[in-house]
Amino acid sequence: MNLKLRMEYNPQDIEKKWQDHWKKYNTYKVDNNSKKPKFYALDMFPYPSGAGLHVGHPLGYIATDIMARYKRMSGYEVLHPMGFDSFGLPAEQYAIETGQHPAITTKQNIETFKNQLSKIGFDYDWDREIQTSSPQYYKWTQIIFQEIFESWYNYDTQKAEHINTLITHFEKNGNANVNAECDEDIIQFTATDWQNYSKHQQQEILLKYRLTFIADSFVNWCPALGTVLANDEVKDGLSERGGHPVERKKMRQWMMRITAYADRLLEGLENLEWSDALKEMQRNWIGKSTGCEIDFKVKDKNITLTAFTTRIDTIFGVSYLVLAPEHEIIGELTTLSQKNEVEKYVTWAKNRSERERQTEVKTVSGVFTGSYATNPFSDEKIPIWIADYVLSGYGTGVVMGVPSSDDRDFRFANNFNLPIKMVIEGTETMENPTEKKYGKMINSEFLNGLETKDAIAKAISFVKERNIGKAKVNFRLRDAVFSRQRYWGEPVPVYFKNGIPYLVPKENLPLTLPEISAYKPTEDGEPPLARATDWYYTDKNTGEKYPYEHSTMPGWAGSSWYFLRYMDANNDNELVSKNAMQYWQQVDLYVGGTEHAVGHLLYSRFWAKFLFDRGIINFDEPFKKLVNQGMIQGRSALIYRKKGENVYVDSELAKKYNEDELQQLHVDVNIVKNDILDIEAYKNWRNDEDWQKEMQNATFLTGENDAFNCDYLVEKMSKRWYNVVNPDDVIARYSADTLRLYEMFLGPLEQSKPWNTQGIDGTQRFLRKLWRLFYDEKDGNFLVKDETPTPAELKSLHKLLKGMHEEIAEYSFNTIVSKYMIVVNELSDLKCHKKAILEQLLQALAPFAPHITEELWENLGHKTSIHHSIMPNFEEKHLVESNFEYPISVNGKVRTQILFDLEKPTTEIEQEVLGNDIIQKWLEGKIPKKIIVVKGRIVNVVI
RNA sequence: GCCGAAGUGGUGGAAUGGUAGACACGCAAGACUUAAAAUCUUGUGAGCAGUAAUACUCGUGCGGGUUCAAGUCCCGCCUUUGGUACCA
Repeated sequence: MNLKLRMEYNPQDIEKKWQDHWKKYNTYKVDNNSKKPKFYALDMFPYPSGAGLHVGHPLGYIATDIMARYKRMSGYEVLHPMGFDSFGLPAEQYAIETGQHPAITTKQNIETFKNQLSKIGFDYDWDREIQTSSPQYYKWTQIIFQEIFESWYNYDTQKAEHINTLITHFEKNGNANVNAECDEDIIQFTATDWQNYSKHQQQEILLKYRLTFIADSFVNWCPALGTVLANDEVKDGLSERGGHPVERKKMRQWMMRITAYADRLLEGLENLEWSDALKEMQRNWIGKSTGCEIDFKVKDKNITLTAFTTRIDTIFGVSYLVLAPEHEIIGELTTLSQKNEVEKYVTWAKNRSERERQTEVKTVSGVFTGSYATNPFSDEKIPIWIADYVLSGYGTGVVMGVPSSDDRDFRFANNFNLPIKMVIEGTETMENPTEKKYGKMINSEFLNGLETKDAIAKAISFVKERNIGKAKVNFRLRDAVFSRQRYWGEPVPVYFKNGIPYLVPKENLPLTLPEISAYKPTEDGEPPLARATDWYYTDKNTGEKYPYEHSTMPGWAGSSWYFLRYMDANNDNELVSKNAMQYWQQVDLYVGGTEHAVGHLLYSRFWAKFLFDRGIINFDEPFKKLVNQGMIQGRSALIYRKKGENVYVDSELAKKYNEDELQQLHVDVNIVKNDILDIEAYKNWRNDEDWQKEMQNATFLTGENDAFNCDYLVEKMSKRWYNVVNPDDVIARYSADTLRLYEMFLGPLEQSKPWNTQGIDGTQRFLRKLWRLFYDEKDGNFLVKDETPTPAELKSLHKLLKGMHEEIAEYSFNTIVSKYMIVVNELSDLKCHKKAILEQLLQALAPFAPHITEELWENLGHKTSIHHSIMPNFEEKHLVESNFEYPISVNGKVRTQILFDLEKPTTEIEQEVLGNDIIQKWLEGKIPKKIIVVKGRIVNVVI
């Protein structure tokens, strides 16, 4: 029996054995006091959804696991942790529907996830697990919030400082000369003013400077659901759930002044090893634009409208002004005759989502206010319009319309018959002048003849001279809304006294979520936490009770700093100890999807910079190197059934039917193999009686070879399409090592691809073939011998080692897997069972297939884990080639091959090539124009 | 709409500007077997000619361009896909 076990590759036993062993002996324990160089590999932690882990999740985890193991074998102390982003909407939604506390659902889901993860053979040190929804963790999220509350951004020092430095400044000098990121509506005050203000007034003022503050901002309010919705929960102005109307409503929200960091977030990108694509996305998101603010006086009214433009050079081409529908001044601008129309338009436009307003460029909409403004350059009278393509959140909410050089302005002017004035030379005759946006100025008085750049400079100095505006840098980036009208998030550790927020004392933290009767908002639209009874902050001295903040923190709060907590996950005194932080520093490798490109990755950078400013950490970028893994999509299986009949039709046969004769149905991908349906499994797909009865008389019209073929469709992996593949099933059927190899073999890590179990047999076969290099499967004999390897065997091994080291540095895991396959194929052909070769092969493979290699390593007689052995390097001497078979091409088309010594001089190669029969034939007696010889590559004869 | 990415055989994919299709799946034929599984061997982009070895033509989403040479570089499109600020 024992013999039989050893005879063939038996992954189920081996994998269980080693997973238990590693756990028992703490093989992957991480040491914060190590003397080794460190390597920190991190995955974007998962949201533990109720659906459990699907095969898409582990893709990135396997990649980091491979890197972690590779680095450990290369002499590094490796931190490779895992945890859960466990606050979130799905658990809350489930709680609303069922009344079950989201903590319960979350706990269950985390258990499922951990159970699934543990079977894949990751080297996590589970002692460092974190959960963002646990009070031990969110205590520190709350403390970071408090630090942000206690800070202001000083542009003079270019960093966040404690609010006390600002108070000192106010006490000495008032707020003159304070160069801070703050609210717009600041009034000037002196030191004496400050001292005379009441405590309340002082707090009010400070709130305008704090890095987190309270402001009104627009949200998608759904009165019927009594809740705020995300943009993607809104479809065509209606809620996705229930289809109720949604309106844009201003709500008091906590905000964070991320815009203070806009420049640093932009500059910081330079030194990061992130893909250019990702950096570009962040740059565009931050959207720095250098331009000019310019004042337009409204005719016959004491109103000035300030517009922001990056193209002040086109000022003479302005034919109208446009305001965002949210602009507060609209009421004053609207003339009596336009009042009805304006109000109608504003109500309509305000309730459109930003997405809609920007997407529908073809349908131009807007309304005339009845008022006019004066162009400060030309004194021309121009109409003032309102249009929803102007967003209130960007710039000043006022745009100067230049139809001749802006596409949206052009469409707008055309639609409303507004004049179009050409200001760039060459556009006069063009049907669409916006196709030429830069060039020499015309029709622009003193700007005439200047190139765009110079015209901008001259116009700006004119603006300054006349005091009608100023040069201005604008960012597309907006301050981040930090409130959520939800239950399942971190409570904001703040209470209110006379409408002013005060911090809950540190010793009272964590401020935990109170129990409430139902998890939805109150009838009058207050967040769920307003339902909590007797949830107040009690002043220790006076015994007075003050209400807590009722909104909770957003999903990004907990995930913006979690990488720090892993360094010192169980520290009750600090969010991370100095020692741990100084050892681990930045994350060396961060792997996750592009869907986080601008959300999570920008917020984490923001918080890291803040924590750096305040001296809590000593680096200001969290993730040094980042790799984006592609999405794993589902590959749904489709079958056809005749409409109204209990007859199923093979996909090939289905082509002969009319489309409306057949019904297309999704079928569970787990009962389909290589696009062929397992009919028996289908009959037992569902347990209920109706199904069983129906299946008794079901007919299956099969195709070739009596097989029932299915069609397929690539779409999101989701329960409802029956295309979810669970890693547990794959492991049970094949093995964890097979799954790991296959996920890597599927294609480049960065690329999105559909999951298709077709092909997984190949990686399983590879592992069995590897096993057969060690064991004779027929008689169970151990084949490994202590013999001296031949040059061919050494070459095969070192080709692999070279490729593996090179490609792992490029994260090209898929090509490494093929290199393993090639070496095992070659060694099998060579009948190589030599210890010196196989031992190193195992080490090279260990990061990818940790179980089988550990087992065979032990069988080779090793007493310590292969994962703590030293990774072998390659030696060039085994790889040297003396000659090369050159492809010989004529005019770029390969016609023959000739073997040449690599040292052979070019002239001799040329002669021999020209003498070759096949080349002679192609020359047809002509003399070649030239011959190109690229050493070790190719020869090209040009006729 | 805007920003980002991708498009190569029946399938997943490989290819420092230098022999397109490595490696693997699938399929076909054969070997072993009473049989099946497993394993092994051979073939497999399309077209065309040939009994055959082989030769030639076409071929990396579409249309242009640069180059001795383009899947790769440049210009213009098309399709799919991620993000678009309260999904995570």
